[in-house]
Formats: sequence, structure tokens, C-alpha cells
Amino acid sequence: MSNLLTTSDEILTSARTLIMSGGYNGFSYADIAGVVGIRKASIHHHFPSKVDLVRTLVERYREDAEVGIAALEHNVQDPLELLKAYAAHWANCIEDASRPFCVCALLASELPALPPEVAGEVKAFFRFLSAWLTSVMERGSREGALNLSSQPRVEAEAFMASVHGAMLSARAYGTPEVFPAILAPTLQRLSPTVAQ
Amino acid sequence: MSNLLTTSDEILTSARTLIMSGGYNGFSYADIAGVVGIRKASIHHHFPSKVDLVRTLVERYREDAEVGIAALEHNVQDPLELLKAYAAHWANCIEDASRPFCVCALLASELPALPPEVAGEVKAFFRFLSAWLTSVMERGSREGALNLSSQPRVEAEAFMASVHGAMLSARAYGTPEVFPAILAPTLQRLSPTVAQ
DNA sequence: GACAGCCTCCCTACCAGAAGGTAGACAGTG
DNA sequence: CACTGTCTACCTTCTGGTAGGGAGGCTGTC
Repeated sequence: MSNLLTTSDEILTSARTLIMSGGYNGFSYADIAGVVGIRKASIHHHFPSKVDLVRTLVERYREDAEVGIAALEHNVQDPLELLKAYAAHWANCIEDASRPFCVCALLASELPALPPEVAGEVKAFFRFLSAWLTSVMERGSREGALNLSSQPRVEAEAFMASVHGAMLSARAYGTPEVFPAILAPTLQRLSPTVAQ
Repeated sequence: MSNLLTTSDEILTSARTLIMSGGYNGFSYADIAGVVGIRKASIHHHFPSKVDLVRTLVERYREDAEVGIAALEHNVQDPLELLKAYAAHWANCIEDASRPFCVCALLASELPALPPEVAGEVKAFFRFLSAWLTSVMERGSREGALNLSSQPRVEAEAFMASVHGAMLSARAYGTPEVFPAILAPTLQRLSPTVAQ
């Protein structure tokens, strides 16, 4: 029987969901076993240790993000629209509660307590995201498609921080609408049409 | 022998430090016992359960914040300076690694997996902080001391999100300077002297 | 002043369950 | 036969938590 999803994928998916709600120490092999419908020991066949599992998960998460962003860049050219699309992506995820939090943002908050291998992957994700946003800001600045008040690098970091902080607030208030509400003024400020 | 700090305070302090690095599930009674120099069972005398301990901790954290902010409001009148002082407070905490992360921001990220009593306290902290920042924004807008581009409430939420997101980035990159660098443009934009 | 009673704080010893992980057997497939 | 994936059974360590006892300090009463 050819399954659409391999067991290994199912394990990663359920682990991602569990991490998104409680972080690295917030889930166990037993939790995954319960969700996937498999025995605890069988998980070790796919991922010998918890570190292996989460490192793979974050690695995969970054790869998926790279693919997603490449696709986004292919469909959308305008830098401001790219940023809007990125924000809208997260707004949707939070709205329908499918992926209400960025795995790496959550793991970053508990970085000091993370196994080094996982911590390294999380840091790599931040560097990747930051690099992409910086490239968008740079191009937007060059083409006059974005209204920057600081260096592209700084604007990129500030934008990323806003997104992560807004996720946190949406979670704290329990109201998804908070996320787009926080991002809206940031996006408006970056818009060239309303420049001074 | 009159101790300056009660054992109960020492427990709370070490628990706070431990939570700041790994979150709710990132520490145990044994960890605290090791730091304080007491036996595990003795902690239960002061805090019957882990939920009691962390709930008290967050409660106390909010009370301390209320006192600190009242003192700040007493010393500083100008709204922009208040926001700068608030940002500077965190910049210092991150710089000298004394309190490199807001306990509530960290706990908020794992909210869905938190015991309800703790979750309630964390949410209360967010409401409190948001209310204060909104009041600062409102007054700044009224007095012309702040240059707002949105409603005070929205500006307050955006500011708070920036602070939390910047904390996350500082942790992810492992470089404290990132925090003030991210906050600087936000504070500059709020400054009335550079208004259009 | 003596002393009984109580209270606070910490201790040792223990518990049940959950944690991550291992060993080895079995079934199905190429 | 070898390989893959799952299973049962088991291990060790850690988890939050409990029971009960002992030392020391207050206080009320004779």
C-alpha cells in the first residue's frame, strides 16, 4: 500500500505541531506515538534520538521556507508586495490555527537550553530569513519601491522582529486579528506612495 | 541569623533565571534545589506544586514591573523619553546578560502548553504592558510629544511586538547590540522632531 | 523561669509515572 | 538472504510530589 505520507514524514509533521504549541521540552516521543498511531520504539528507528528528530525538523523547515520564498519571488516582483505576501502568509496560518507560530521563533526563545545541534539550525534559519528580507529591502530601496528610513539590513531586522513579536501577541491575546493589525502600520510606512 | 533574602525569594529568583533560559518545561525542582542549596522536598514546603511556584513568579514579575514603571513615570515625564527608557532597560538587561529575556514573552510563546493558572497570569502581564504603552502613546499624541501614524493602541501593540521580537533576535544571533539597533529606527520614527 | 505546645523550615526516604533509549523478535518485501 | 519497519519488553534516569520526622524558635500558662 503506497502511502501518500511516509511514516517519517508523519512523525516530523506531528512533532512540528507539538513543538509549535509547547517548544522542545513540551513534547515527548510518547506524544508523537499517540498521534501517529505507532509505538514509541518505532520512532527511534526513524530518528535515533530526539536531537536527531528536531534537528531534521528544523533543517526541513528551513528548506521548505527556502522553496516557499523562491516560489513567492517567482510570482511576486514588487518588494512591498513581497513583504505583504509574507505577512499575509503568517496571518493566514495564525487565523486558521494550522501553523499559528513559527517553529524557529519559538525555539529561539529557548535557545540557551537547546541541544547545540538544534540551536545551530535555529540560528541558521534566522540568518537565512534575515538575508532574504535584507535583499528585498535593498532592492526596494534601489528601485524606489520601498520607503526606507534606515539601512536595508536594519529595516529587515526590524521587520522580522515585528513579525515575531506580533505572533507572540496574537498568541498571548488569543486573537488572530492582532497580527495583521500590528503589521499594517509597518507595511504602510514602507509604502512609497505615502512617503512624505 | 537574619538573612537578607528569604529562602522563598531565592527559590523564585533561581526559578526565574532558569525559566528565562528554557521556559516552563526547561527546569525542574531538582535544578532549583541545586542552585539554592536546599533539598527538592523543601521547595514543596514553600510552593506545594510547580504551578504554584510559576504562578507566584509571574504574579510577582508583574507586580515588580508595575512598581518599576510607576517609578519610571515619576522620574521621566516626556512620553518619547519613557519609551526610550523602557527600551534602554531591556538593552541593559540583555547586554549584561542579567535578565536577557522577558519571562512573560518566553512563557507566551509556549502558552498553549502552559497550565491554565500560569497562562492566565501571562496574559494579564500582556494586558498590563499594553495598557501602559497605550497610555504613553495617547498622552504623547495629545501633547504632540510623539509622532504617531496610527491609533495609540495600535502603535502601542506594534512597539511591544518590536521589543519582544528584538529580544528574540538578540538571542538568536547571540549579539546583544541587535536589540538597540532594531529599536532605534522605531524610536526615531516616533520622535516629533523628525516629523514630516 | 520552666515547660509544654505549636509553628516554621528543612531533612531523609520514598513513590508512581514519564522521560529518552535499547535489545531482540517477527513479518513483509525485493 | 538481507533489508525495512514495526512490535513487545525492558532499562535507567528524571519528574513532580508525599510521608513523616527532627531541630529550632515563639508564646502562653503555671
